Amino acid sequence: MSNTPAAALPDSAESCRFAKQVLGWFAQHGRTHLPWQNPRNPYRVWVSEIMLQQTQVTTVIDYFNRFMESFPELKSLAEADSDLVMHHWSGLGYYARARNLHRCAQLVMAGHQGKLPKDLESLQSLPGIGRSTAGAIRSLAFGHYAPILDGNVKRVLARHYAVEGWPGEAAVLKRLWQLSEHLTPQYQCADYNQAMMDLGALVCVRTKPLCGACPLAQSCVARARGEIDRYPGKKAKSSKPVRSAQLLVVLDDTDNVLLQKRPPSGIWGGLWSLPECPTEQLGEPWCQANLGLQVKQLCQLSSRRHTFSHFHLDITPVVLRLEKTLKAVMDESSLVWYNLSLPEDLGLAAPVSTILQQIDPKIPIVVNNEGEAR
DNA sequence: AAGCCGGGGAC
DNA sequence: GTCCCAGGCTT
Repeated sequence: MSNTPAAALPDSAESCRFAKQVLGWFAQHGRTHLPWQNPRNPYRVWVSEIMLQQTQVTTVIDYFNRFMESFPELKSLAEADSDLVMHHWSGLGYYARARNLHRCAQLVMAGHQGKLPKDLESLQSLPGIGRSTAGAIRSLAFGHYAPILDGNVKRVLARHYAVEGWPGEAAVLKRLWQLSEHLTPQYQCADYNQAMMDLGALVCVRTKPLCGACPLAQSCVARARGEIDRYPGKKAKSSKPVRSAQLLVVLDDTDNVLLQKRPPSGIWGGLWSLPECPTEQLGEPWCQANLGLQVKQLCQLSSRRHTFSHFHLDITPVVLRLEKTLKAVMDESSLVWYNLSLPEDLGLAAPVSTILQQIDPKIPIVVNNEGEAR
């Protein structure tokens, strides 16, 4: 049990230089004419922050302006009909944001005298406001110190300090918060936070960042290493290959299903499973050729994915009815008829148990034209 | 920790 | 098509 190595934080002189560079750049190139910046008040900052969650600035602007025309103050939003609020959100996506926004307005009217709270804890307890949005409201709307960590800040910090790993991973997120907390200045916090977001949105963009225009280029570790593309780290691809197979549920007329014993080693080694037919082949001829059974396909069940340590197996169960046994090919030692009404104690592969639970031989299976079960 | 929500833009 | 975006909530 070992903790992740304690990552060093920049010393105070370095942090100070960092903030100074960012603020200097902001004075020249920062965005100061966004709709929620003039006039700027807590209500407008809050609404903009919610709209900007997972949504780009250019998309938000028109929605924000229409929203403010209809709901110019927190009170008018709180008293609005929820259908009207949702109407103003239509097309923006993530509609829980709008429901939370409306509910939040009513909570603030009821519990905070109609004023958004300033402290992080109260802000975060409100619906739709998480740690980063709380920090943004506290800093941008009230001018107090609070770190933020949105997608822009994540990207800037991950590159500048070459933070390894995908930010969706808890340890990586923790490290990025730690850096943001440490680097955010006590004073001019609003400008600093806005500057970091502007940097991420305008300069330190996802692809082809404009390092020539970046105030932090001299100290950027990723750039020094020539590895900007590695940061922020991407979500680990499951990289597991996907295989597929049909598992055949061969029913006779007395509630029996044909099971086949797996080879002693390998996947499901030694367990009983269903006969496995390659997805490229049809179940009927496969049964005839490999099991010596003449069968008639009834239906397919919906496919499901079973994941092993090293690959995914997409399984399509196919249900068939036994019509005739042709004794020639059957290898009786590895086959057994398994009675669904009086099941024996056999070792079944887990997905096979699941499939068999979904088989009820007493209820005739309706088959549509596609051969899919209804 | 992982899945979900959602429409749009960049590539 | 894929990935990502001024994230937060639920399981």
